[in-house]
Amino acid sequence: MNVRSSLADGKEHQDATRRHLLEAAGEVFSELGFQNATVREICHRAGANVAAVNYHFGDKETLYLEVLRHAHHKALEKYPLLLDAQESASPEEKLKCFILSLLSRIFDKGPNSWHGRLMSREMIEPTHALDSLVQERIRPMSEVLLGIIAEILDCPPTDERVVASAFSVLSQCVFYKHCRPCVGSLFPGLLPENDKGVARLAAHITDFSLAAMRGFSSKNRGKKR
Amino acid sequence: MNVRSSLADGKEHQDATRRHLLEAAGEVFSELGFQNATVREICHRAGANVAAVNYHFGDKETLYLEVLRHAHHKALEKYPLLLDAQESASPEEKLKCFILSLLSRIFDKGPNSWHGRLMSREMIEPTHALDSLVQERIRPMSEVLLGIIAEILDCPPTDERVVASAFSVLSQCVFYKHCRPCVGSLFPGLLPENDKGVARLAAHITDFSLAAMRGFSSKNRGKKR
DNA sequence: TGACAAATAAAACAATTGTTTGAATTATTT
DNA sequence: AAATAATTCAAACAATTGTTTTATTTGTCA
Repeated sequence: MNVRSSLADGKEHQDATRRHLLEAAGEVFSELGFQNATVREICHRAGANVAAVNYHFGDKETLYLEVLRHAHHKALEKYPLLLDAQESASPEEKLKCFILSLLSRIFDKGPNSWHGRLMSREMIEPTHALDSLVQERIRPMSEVLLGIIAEILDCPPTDERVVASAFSVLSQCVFYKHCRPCVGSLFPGLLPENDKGVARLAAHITDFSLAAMRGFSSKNRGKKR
Repeated sequence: MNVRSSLADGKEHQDATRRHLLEAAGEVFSELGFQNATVREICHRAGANVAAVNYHFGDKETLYLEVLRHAHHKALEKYPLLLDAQESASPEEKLKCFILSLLSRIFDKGPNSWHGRLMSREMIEPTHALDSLVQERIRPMSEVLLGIIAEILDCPPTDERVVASAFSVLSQCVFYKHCRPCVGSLFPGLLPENDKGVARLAAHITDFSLAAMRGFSSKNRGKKR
């Protein structure tokens, strides 16, 4: 143990198998889940020996935690929380950017698309790692969303209706990911296949949610609650 | 094999272990999923021997399919597809009934609450049984919802905006089920704990969605699209 | 270069899993 | 009641899994 303490942190070309293991494990875990993924398959894809996981990470579970942290880190640097919303933009515009950014992350193809799949899986079938995922990644994201919606509804961010509306927005976004096979079997046309489809879906969710909240806030103004 | 051919179909007290196995398997499968559930745990809960599953069902997988059919059958007879909305009610009232009924099913406690959990799991991580689940159970339900929303939006049920809005409603309903650990970790107060909580959640989703669609249809009338 | 640590590899270990076997028990039929 | 079929049971089997062990290779530093 304490294997890597003497190695400097800057050497990029080192720890090759460790990085290969992280990548391969990310793929396999996101495809099959923690239990169904086998150490042997991970090591095979990484081109490493079966004992590599235990040597570099101790055991399968800490490898999984390490993979989650790795994915979290890379996802954060690739997708900032507010994609390109100007600070000066209207809250409606910010909401639009937020939704498009979230959907883009969720439906990202490409070599690192397993990040989103892994997190979705963790949300649905949580392991011990869920807490840190929520605290480090999901809570900051929801804070941003709560702020936007509080602006739109003109309420404090802790107002129950703000929280409920935030979840209504989030739920629409993650639905197509979590229930992809189901939606695809019902209405294949609705599943976004490319950037254009993602943009169309984002537009609908934005329109739907903004219309809903406009109804709320007008009711607020009317009845003065 | 062909074990039960000579037994008459009416004897209720017979096949006790077979029924116990179905019940126990339903619980365990819904709690742990197909892979993580072990035949030994199922047999233990059913008070049967380890060999009972293979004797009565052949193997673990056909037991799972049998459990899904069993759950589907019991769910259908407990929750008719057309809920308790009067035919004369307004579409808004029907939508309210639909949402409340769906949430009640989803958050059903009680001895058979594993039906809902099993189906949620099947939607998220589908096996070969997903297709029949969609065709026999989910599609009819969505047809009802599409009809209600088409009335509200005053569009044909095939209109793309009707379909998208239906999914927006559905997504809000299933979100709290699929992401229960996540929501509970973020805002514990939002998870409905009893019938009152379910009713409150249903009221929010109904208000939110109706406000959204009112915005849609007023836009329709205004711009005549 | 030689000594020492780090990393890899092959093999085996221990535990768990679904499944099968064959005997014992229970129920049904003649 | 005897015979036969259906069911239950304890035990074992075969395959898979995460992990460990031991030996070998590779890299680093004196």
